[in-house]
Amino acid sequence: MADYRPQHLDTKWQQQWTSGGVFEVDIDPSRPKFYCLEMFAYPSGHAHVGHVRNYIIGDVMARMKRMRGFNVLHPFGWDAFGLPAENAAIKTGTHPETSTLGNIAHMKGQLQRLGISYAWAREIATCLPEYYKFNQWIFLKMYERGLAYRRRSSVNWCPSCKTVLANEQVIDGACWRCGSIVVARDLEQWFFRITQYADELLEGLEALPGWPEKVVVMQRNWIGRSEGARVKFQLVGEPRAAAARSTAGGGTAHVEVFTTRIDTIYGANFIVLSPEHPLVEQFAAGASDLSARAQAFRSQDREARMAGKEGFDTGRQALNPFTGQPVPIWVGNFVLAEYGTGAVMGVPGHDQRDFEFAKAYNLPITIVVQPEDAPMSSATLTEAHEGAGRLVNSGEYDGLSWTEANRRMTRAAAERGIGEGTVQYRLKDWGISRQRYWGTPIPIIYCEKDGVVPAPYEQLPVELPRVDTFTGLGDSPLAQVPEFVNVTCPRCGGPARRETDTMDTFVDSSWYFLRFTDPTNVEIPFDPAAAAYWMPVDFYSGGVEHAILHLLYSRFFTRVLGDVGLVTFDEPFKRLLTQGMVLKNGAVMSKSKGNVVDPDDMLQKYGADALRLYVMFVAPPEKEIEWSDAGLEGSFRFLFRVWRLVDHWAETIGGDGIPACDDETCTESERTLRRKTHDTIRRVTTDIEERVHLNTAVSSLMELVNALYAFSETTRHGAPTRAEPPIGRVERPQTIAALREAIDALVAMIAPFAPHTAEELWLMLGHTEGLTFAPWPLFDPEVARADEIVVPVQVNGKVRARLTVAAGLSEDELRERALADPVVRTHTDGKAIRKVVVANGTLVSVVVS
RNA sequence: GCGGAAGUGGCGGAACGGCAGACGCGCUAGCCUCAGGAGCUAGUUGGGGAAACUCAGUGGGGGUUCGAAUCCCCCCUUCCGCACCA
Repeated sequence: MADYRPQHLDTKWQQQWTSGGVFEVDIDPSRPKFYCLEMFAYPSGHAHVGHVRNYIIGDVMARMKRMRGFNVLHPFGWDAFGLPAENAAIKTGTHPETSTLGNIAHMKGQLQRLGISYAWAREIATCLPEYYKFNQWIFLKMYERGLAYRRRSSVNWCPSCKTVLANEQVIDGACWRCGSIVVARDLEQWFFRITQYADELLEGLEALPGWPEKVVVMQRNWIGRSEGARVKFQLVGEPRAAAARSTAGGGTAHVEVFTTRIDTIYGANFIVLSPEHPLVEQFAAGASDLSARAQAFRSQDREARMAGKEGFDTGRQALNPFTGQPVPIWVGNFVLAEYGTGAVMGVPGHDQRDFEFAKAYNLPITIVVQPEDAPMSSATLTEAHEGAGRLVNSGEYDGLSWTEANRRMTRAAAERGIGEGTVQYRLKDWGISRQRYWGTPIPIIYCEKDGVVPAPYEQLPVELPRVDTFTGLGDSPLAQVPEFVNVTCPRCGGPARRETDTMDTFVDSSWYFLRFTDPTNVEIPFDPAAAAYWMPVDFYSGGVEHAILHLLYSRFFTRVLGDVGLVTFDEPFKRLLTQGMVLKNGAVMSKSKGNVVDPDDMLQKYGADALRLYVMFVAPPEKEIEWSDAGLEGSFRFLFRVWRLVDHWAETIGGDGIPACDDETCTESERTLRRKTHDTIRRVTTDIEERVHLNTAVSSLMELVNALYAFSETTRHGAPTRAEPPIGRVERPQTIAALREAIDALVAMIAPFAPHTAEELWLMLGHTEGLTFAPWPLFDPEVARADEIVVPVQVNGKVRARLTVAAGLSEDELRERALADPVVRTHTDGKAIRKVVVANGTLVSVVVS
């Protein structure tokens, strides 16, 4: 018997694939395309089994689709900018570029040793000028369209990473990367106006049936659209001077609130401002301790603000525009400055937060919406009534339903010029400035005379200067490189300074999937024709941790690039799979926990195919899995079992001149084998292509192997065992034909999972063309059709008998046979048969009493 | 608190509303072996029975249905996301 030496096969076939360039692709309009993509990797140094699982999932899809005749684009690249490399440089002195390129080389080797079928000619790394040049190009396009803008703003500052974080990068008030508590800081920042696309991004979610519902919901919540109204409350007794300023700017004579419940406005007994609200300082001009108290709130961190509602009365009042009554204006630490108008109307009867605030500070509570079944009184109220009802204490609106009142009052506010219906989003503009070195320089120049001047396109890329010492101290590292900072203004030729911040690395990953369609273009990010052919990505897989950040930004960029004229579609990812994590000892693998499973160790022991197969078989791709050495060994045993099977039969059934299958002359067991073969083809095909249930695809293949062993037992050649020599040679043409059909199909369908072993077995069977583009086995429903079926018979819902009958028996015959069955009769005798249901010819259900 | 997903043998997991537990791991027995931690064959949800068969069974409780792991309602548990968004 030929030895099964998987490590040897790995090397052999990987060399063949690489030297033949078989995974490289070109545009071919004559064939259907399939763009298969796994989220590219941050080059941390070592890929562990958790990362690798994702690449294997994609590889199974890609290899299967190739065999199905698709022109498959399956590229890979590196999300190569980022903090860890720079932090390592501060610690060890190794330049980020050196460590990053070294890590890429190592990880690329790991992926190649797994036999992942990437088109490596299209490899990209975002830290290379050829790539980030187009981050800058896109930035300039956005700047021209007003989609990139600069403003001073309070930003999330991570004191440990010494940089600004996007809202998306703040988790529970802490830095997403290092966990330090984030503090507020005022800085000039560049922003992308993603909010301009809020509605489009929200509506686009409806057109993503191929996305997990979970991710769609997360994005919908993140965008957080709410319909409501802005309403102005006139300030009472605002000094003339301040009121006058309102026309000149800087001061105002009213306070504007945002509410989704204008129907409750007759119950608005107070106003609460956020501590950051401009009116606070305006009021403080007359009463200076206000300023200090507001400042105390402002300096509270998120945690403290969440801990409890606190507030104070400013002593000022505003007129409720509907009741005409004055209400006090308070400042509350729980009111968010950045949402709505930064001021809310307090309706304690119908908003739980306002209720708690009113109880704490003894503010009056008015009920203005009464539920119809159980009327409440403000004296006995224990919590706010936030639900439905009819209006009371609301003047001319009394008696209206809350929804109707909402409509009418919004209209009335608009007519009176005191408010308007409006839509608010939770989504905020995307702050992209980072005070770090290892990222894309923002292509902006500040000229004393001309102000903000974009770098001219012909000067791109604005290259990242070489910096050799990393201290991690001070502001942007680029600010410390005079030859980078000092430039001449492209407009006037005078002295100017470059922007020294770099871009958030999420910019890099927001369009890399487009770059893969045309990775070497030096003029523009990519050729629109290439994108038109390859996009959208048909199958995209990666971790669910990117459900909001990366996937939302990418959808935003795709729309922007559509406006720029580079693409003609809105949604970049047609089907999204969020793969589960790989756990070891119940925990996510990490260096610090010391529970990392290194794929290279597994390759050495069992070869790439056993690892690939195991990871696919152990659970559905979306589920998290617990790593098991025993399971891996099981997969190895299975492959060895396949190897023995093929080796055992190769001489008999291999090569040319094998007769075609012919059901007319088949024995029963040959028919059974053929049926199993085609049933397996059907199941494996839909499991991979439609359901992406890769684990059940593997188990179907295992069943086919078991069937082949059972079939082998019935022949003179016997089952494949290591020890026993065959009893005799099989010469019967139909046996050979059925075996050939089954084993060819088996080897072909195993190929996406275990490509190295499959290629070798394919060769052993006498095929001269490789498996990469071998046609996927064709399902023949005629062959798969059963002659006999087993029909269970239920009596009162319990299975009492199983009838083996010819397929296609009529319902009447089935009914008759079922009722005649002796076991069924023991349960029906002496009882009245109420009903007999024959369910689509495959089950009989008898009801007796 | 809100939203989402899930709860099935010793374990990982299968089951268009139609035979619960496919497939694998583990375990048991037999065969083969100098030996085997290799391989082949068989068995493996629990209770009763020599067996045929039978009773119970998919987190708990109700319901719809001839028929529910699957659909509906209530509850419990776990995981994930969001969390003063007015």
